[in-house]
Amino acid sequence: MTDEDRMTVTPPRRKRDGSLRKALVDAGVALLRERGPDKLSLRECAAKAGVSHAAPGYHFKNITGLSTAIAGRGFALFCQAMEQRLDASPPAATERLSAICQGYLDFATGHPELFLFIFSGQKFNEDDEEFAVHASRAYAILRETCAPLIPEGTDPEEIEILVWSLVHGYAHLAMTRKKENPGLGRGWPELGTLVTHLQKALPDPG
Amino acid sequence: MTDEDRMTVTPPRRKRDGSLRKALVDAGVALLRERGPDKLSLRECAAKAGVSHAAPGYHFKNITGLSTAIAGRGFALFCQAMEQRLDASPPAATERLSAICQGYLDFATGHPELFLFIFSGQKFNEDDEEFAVHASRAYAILRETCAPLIPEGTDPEEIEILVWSLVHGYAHLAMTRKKENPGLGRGWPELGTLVTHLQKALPDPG
DNA sequence: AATATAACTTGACAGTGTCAAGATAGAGTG
DNA sequence: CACTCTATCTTGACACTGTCAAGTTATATT
Repeated sequence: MTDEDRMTVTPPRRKRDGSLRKALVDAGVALLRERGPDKLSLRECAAKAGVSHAAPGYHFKNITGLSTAIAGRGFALFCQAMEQRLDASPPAATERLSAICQGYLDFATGHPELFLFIFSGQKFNEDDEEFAVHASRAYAILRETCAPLIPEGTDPEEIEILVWSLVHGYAHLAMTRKKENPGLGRGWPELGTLVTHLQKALPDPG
Repeated sequence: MTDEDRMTVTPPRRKRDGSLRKALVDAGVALLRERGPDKLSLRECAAKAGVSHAAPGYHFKNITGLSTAIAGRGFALFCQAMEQRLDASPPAATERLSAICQGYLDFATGHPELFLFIFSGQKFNEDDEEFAVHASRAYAILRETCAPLIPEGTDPEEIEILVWSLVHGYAHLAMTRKKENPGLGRGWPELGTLVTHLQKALPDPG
């Protein structure tokens, strides 16, 4: 075997430092971005990460395992987008409400495939720790931001779901139906306008 | 039950009457219902309809073609659900608004996979006539129902998207995230409660 | 230096969408 | 009635997919 053969037969090897798992999630996120939210493939992720087609099977039981890890990453970025807006927000409760709504939309427009992926309705391993931590943290951010705005005697969940439904619906429709309705995109309102309407129904009790 | 599989096959042997196209859409809807919104398969639809694996290729250029036809059926059922509630509604504008919201939710809960399928963000042939007719009719129903509630000097689209976002977000979150948050499902509010909040921001101008 | 184990690779299998080419039924034509 | 013609389907192939079993190798431990 010549040196040249050795080069082609034995390409530079990945270090066995446990970094493949992260590399596969990176590859998955990139793949979703390039090909769309329904085009995830174990074998393409493996190729992107420079390993054999069955390598992902060692780190993830099946494609649901990889999907869950990718979705976990998605929820982490999701939280990050909301927190970034919160950090830049004035302290008033209504301002902070606007901030997380804008952060929600930032994530949806900044990572459209990831957004559609995590809200696709496909099954994830909801008890996966990484996933559960970030997914519940997203809801906790919503909950804490809404807390000062809950009217006396009202179930907090009522307001939380009201807010969440409005911003989620806006973002999700913008991603799935907005550009398809030709006569629609023109007058499509800003999210801030809708949040203002919402705040009319939510007088700041503080 | 082998007869259940045969329900989509009208007579034991298919006549060349052009009924296969419809039978394939029926099979696709049933398949989504059985296996989930991301489990559509041309070959399984063919098998369910009792034809060879490549038969769908004659009626639909590719799987996007079949998906579009199925989504068209979905939007038709969607309109039907809203119209059914409208027909049973008192004539007051706010009542009619509640009615289409309930119809929206009826469709989502009655056909969860179809609902997730048409709002999955996957590409359809938006210029397909069947599809376009029903999809735009759905928006027309929303628009007409909102019309009497548009405040003086407000862009109608602002209210339309406000309403649509709220009800869509509520239905979509209920389908994708509600049952996953264990501490959440307990206090999950009724849609009517949220619509009531919305109406506080939308005084009937009539 | 020997071994044990974690982290992969290789190979196989059944499933998928899509295309090309062949078959056939049933309508239309003489 | 026989003949042809065409829409409709079937058969077969190909490259791709996820998953599993079995083999290989690199590194840590002894």
